[in-house]
Amino acid sequence: MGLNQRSLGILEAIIEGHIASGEPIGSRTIAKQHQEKMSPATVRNVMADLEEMGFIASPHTSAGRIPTDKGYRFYVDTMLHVRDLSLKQRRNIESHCNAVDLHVEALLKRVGNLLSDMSCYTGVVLVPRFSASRFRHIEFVPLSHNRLLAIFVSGTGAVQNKILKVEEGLPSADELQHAGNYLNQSLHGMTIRQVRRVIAEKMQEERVKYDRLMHQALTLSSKMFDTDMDDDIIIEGATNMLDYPDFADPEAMKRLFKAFEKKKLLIELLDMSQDSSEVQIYIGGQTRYQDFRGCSLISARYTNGEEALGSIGVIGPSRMFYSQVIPVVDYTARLISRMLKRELE
Amino acid sequence: MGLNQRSLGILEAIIEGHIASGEPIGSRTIAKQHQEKMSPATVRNVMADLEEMGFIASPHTSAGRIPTDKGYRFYVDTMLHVRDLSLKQRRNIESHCNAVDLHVEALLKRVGNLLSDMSCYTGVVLVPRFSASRFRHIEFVPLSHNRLLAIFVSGTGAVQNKILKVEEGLPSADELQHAGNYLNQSLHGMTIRQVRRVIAEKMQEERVKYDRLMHQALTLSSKMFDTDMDDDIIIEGATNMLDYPDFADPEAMKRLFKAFEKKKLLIELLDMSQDSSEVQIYIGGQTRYQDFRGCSLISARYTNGEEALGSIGVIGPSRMFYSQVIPVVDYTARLISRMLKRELE
DNA sequence: TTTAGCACTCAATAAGCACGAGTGCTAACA
DNA sequence: TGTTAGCACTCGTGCTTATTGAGTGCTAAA
Repeated sequence: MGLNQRSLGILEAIIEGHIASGEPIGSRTIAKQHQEKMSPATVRNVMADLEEMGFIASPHTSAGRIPTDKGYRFYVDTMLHVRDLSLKQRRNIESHCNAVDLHVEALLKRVGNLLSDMSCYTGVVLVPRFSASRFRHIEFVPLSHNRLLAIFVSGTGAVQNKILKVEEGLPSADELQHAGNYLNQSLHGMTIRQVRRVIAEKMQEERVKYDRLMHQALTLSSKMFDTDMDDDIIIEGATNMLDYPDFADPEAMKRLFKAFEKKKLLIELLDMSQDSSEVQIYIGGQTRYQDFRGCSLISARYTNGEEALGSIGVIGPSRMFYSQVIPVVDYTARLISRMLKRELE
Repeated sequence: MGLNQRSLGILEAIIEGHIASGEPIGSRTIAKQHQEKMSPATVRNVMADLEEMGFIASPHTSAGRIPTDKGYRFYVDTMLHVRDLSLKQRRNIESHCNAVDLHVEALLKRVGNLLSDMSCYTGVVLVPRFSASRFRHIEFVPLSHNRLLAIFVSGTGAVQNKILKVEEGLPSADELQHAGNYLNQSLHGMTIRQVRRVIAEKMQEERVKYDRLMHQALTLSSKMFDTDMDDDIIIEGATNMLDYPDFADPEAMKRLFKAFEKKKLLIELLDMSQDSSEVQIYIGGQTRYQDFRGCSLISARYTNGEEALGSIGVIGPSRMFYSQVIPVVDYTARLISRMLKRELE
């Protein structure tokens, strides 16, 4: 029992019908669409096969069929034809991203908004990982008698800061200046991972132990970089989800929003999607992502031209307009990758 | 028809009963509570009066009474006895706030979390306004051929950064260093409002026009400070609201979450509550806050010892445990005020 | 292999009914 | 004059019972 042309057509009709209406699709509806080439009974036979193969299911005996996760998966993998973006859509994306006086974080937040607005679903963005970012600049600002503020600027222009406690008396402004200069020169361009290693190595060197300035600089910077900042994501337009009947059930809604609030699962998913240069689609609550059952994520990574920095995506109900959302995510990811490349020389 | 002791008692019983159960309260329930001192009929008479005065209402003829916004207002203003915090609760608050190696933003985020966890409602925090913050430190980091990153550290240790475009060729690293030093010395301790004025004045001075360094420094800093950063709030534990039957209705829920997402109204409310040194309570969707109907906000400002910096609060359903939440908000606001005072010398 | 026909299922809707919680009103009572 | 008992009335809730109709599976004929 293979999938011939006709059963494919019927499967497609069921899925697209259900995406458009949100209702189960019956055999009559499909037969009508097919211009009297088939009777409802024929369609029913095919449907029975499709159900047996696990692509569709019926919520109850006397209802039509709805796609299963497997059905969506198959649809997305093999029969989806992605539309091109209209000129207007491309312009829209570009104009939103092209505010050049934004730092990366602000840009990404705007991208989240853009994705949410254009898709009418929820936009998500994984910001660049701290540990993968590159050292550009560090600066120490005294705060009080035993605390100072370390400000770190990454290669992407993202600013991270952390308060450091110093036990042995605060260095003078001048010493801090020098410590900063020293670090800025010797660590420039390294990833944080490398920075950590270099610092550890240098601290072992004999001469450092007797050079007060270097010792101070290294101690401070090791404090700055010793822990990873939490990975963070931006979630925009979560309330868009409330407009879809799929989440009319308060329980489903609650589950979804709690999952948004937890962030962890979403970070994992977005993190995974950095591995491929293609748009990735995660459907339903497969395996450990039960909290997202009923939802799909369309995501794509963004880069600085070479390495993956993070990823962006859209979360919507599983019956989402894949063909329209995919190109938006794709185009946006490529656009900001290009922008970041240019921006970071 | 005044409010004698008895009608006060009944009003209180209705409100507290409804807060505890979420259900309308009938005359029988109240009569029983009062140990046979009153018959249901008597209670009904009093209730009729209270209804006429607008303190309570009945959802429909054959249901009990529920408090109106006016009823809650009256309850909160005149008959609420706030409980003291237990030692354990105080310890809990302190231990959450006393992570000394946090900068103010991280502290405030944690406070939002704390408020949400302790109250089981939603915690909100208005972060210190940019324009009211004090100048502590500025720093310029070159990004590309025509853009540099300005990093500003406020008196509270909050870090703001902004990308500046420079048309006439990027200053050298040395020049940027000097410009920073000059600004750090001459602007230290001023509020941003003052800074703006001083910059404008200095730019007029004759000698500045010919001193390239000063001119550069002033131009850059004026770009940095020309626009206000958006006021921002932190909202934590919004999904806690989903656990209350008050928001079981999807429409009510949707309204509330959209209001959270908009932020604007909430910022306004929290901003207002900075004016008083007391805990403020806003009930229901009075006047223009229709989106928050059914909710109340308990808020208190925090200071650095002298000036108000922002405010913190808890949003819950109008039938919220005021007597338990008020002291939490109050104590937390005072605690972080003390901490910030100490921290900022 | 396709299709027409038919019996069957089941969600959704509406209608009817009993129940009970709660009310307002009146009249009796202290 | 304030309080209470009694009673009729209202209305939401929950239950049962039809009714409807969309959709199915199966069978037999084309």
